[in-house]
Amino acid sequence: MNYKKQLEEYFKEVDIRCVLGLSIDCVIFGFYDNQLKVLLLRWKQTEEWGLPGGFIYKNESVDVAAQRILEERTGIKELFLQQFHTFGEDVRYNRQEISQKLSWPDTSSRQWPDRTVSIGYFALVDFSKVTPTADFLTDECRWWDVEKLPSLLFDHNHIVAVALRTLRVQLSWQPVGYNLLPEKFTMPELQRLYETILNRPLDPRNFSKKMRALGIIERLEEQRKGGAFKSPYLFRFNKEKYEKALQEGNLAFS
Amino acid sequence: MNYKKQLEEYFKEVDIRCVLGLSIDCVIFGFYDNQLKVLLLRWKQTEEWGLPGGFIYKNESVDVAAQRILEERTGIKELFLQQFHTFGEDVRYNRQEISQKLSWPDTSSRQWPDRTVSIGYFALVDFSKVTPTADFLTDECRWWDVEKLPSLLFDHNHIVAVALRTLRVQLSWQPVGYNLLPEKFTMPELQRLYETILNRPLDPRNFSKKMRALGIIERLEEQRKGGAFKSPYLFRFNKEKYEKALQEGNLAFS
DNA sequence: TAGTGTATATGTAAGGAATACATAAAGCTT
DNA sequence: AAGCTTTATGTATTCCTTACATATACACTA
Repeated sequence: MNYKKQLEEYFKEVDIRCVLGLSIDCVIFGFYDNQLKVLLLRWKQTEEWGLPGGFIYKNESVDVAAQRILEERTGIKELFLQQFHTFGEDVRYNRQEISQKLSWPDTSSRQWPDRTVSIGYFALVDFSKVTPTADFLTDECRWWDVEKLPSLLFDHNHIVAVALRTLRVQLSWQPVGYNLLPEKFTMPELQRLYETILNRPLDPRNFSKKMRALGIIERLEEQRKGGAFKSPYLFRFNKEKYEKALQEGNLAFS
Repeated sequence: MNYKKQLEEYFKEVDIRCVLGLSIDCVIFGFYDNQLKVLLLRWKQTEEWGLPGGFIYKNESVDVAAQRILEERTGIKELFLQQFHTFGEDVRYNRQEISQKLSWPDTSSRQWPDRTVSIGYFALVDFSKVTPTADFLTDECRWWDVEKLPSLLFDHNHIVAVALRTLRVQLSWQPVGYNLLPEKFTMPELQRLYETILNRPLDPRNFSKKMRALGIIERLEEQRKGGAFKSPYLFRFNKEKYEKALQEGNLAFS
């Protein structure tokens, strides 16, 4: 089986070039159709889905490795990427089960230790800018509704849950949500995003007031046409003002 | 040199029993004399100070390892302990310099990789309950004022800085500060603690109002006598109410 | 072109929280 | 008894949060 050979090669390479016993897992959030999405990969010749992840080169910073892995496995570059938790439970998942599901080659000869500690990163990306592309380990790469994830490989369901919790907390602290929208967006779009992440409805009048009061978005003259209704104004996120407000610490949203 | 032998033994043991390339560093905060303190260890036969740290057994959860290390190296048990960041820069510190400073034996024969990734935990402890005790690697264990730390080994100054930043943010989210005080405390003591952590003065009338409004402390009839002034009332933290308020999410402090 | 359906844009009043600010009281010392 | 020190406490103002309803613009259809 060709793929199995490839896997063997890959593991051999990893054992030589990478830090042993450590991995990185990335939870990539996107927003589309009023749904918060997560990018998942389907492993070759299986129906098994998991998070994009990978390993750290011996002389590579972990942050840089996270960026690289993301790019290698999904083609996504330059985004909001943040470490959120390190998963170090002694038994994170059933190793045998995983080995079986993914038809991994016999790993008894590997130097890899019994237990892998994984550093979790989450990314926020503009859905429209991503072309999900599978890599050499996987057959398929696509967005999944975060509320309707399948049962994932490893402890990836747990990792997604922790990432989501972190995202919710962060959203109240600083408007990280902007990273999930295209450059220009309407107020209702922004509101849907917040509603989706926080998982509760918000009042449009109050929401608009609060968002504009933060002083980090600007309304453009432009409007978005196309719907059978009043055209909404477009807004743009102002990064300079954001940085300034961030330093002054007045960006809380409740 | 006896100590050097001991070190060699220790490293050998670590290589066998522990996860390679990973370590844990603990930033232990205490509060005394209106100062935020950090517990540091002085390495044997040196004037070099560093954070208590250690390694993870191969089949041990990282959280459990952090607790164990804390207890082994400082005698502290049962406390507020939380993972806050994983430090994975490719060059965290000058290894040669450290080796020299600590007179470490030649490590070229070790299996240990070139780079160590460290998982940072911070702990909040009741100052009065801790008896700093040095362990077999160190000559001295004592509290240092967080504002007046010496230059520490490894990247420990950086780790403390990140821990402190995390503590400040957390304090606005949930009243973690209580872990730093003895069971019974006065309102002014609590205020000093907050002032110290947040590094700014607070108004006593507003502070008292806000704290009592959170509904998670109760005033006792008891008062603390002893000063040449009006006796302050004692308060007690109510853990049940705290848990309840935590779930309902109304514990923000700004 | 008039009518219909749909999502958008917007203001005001009320309640609650945060801030600013100053003085009287209690305990110990001398 | 006077003096020093630290604690305890209330009110007015401002700001933020919440609750709540209607007119408007656009597209589509008849």
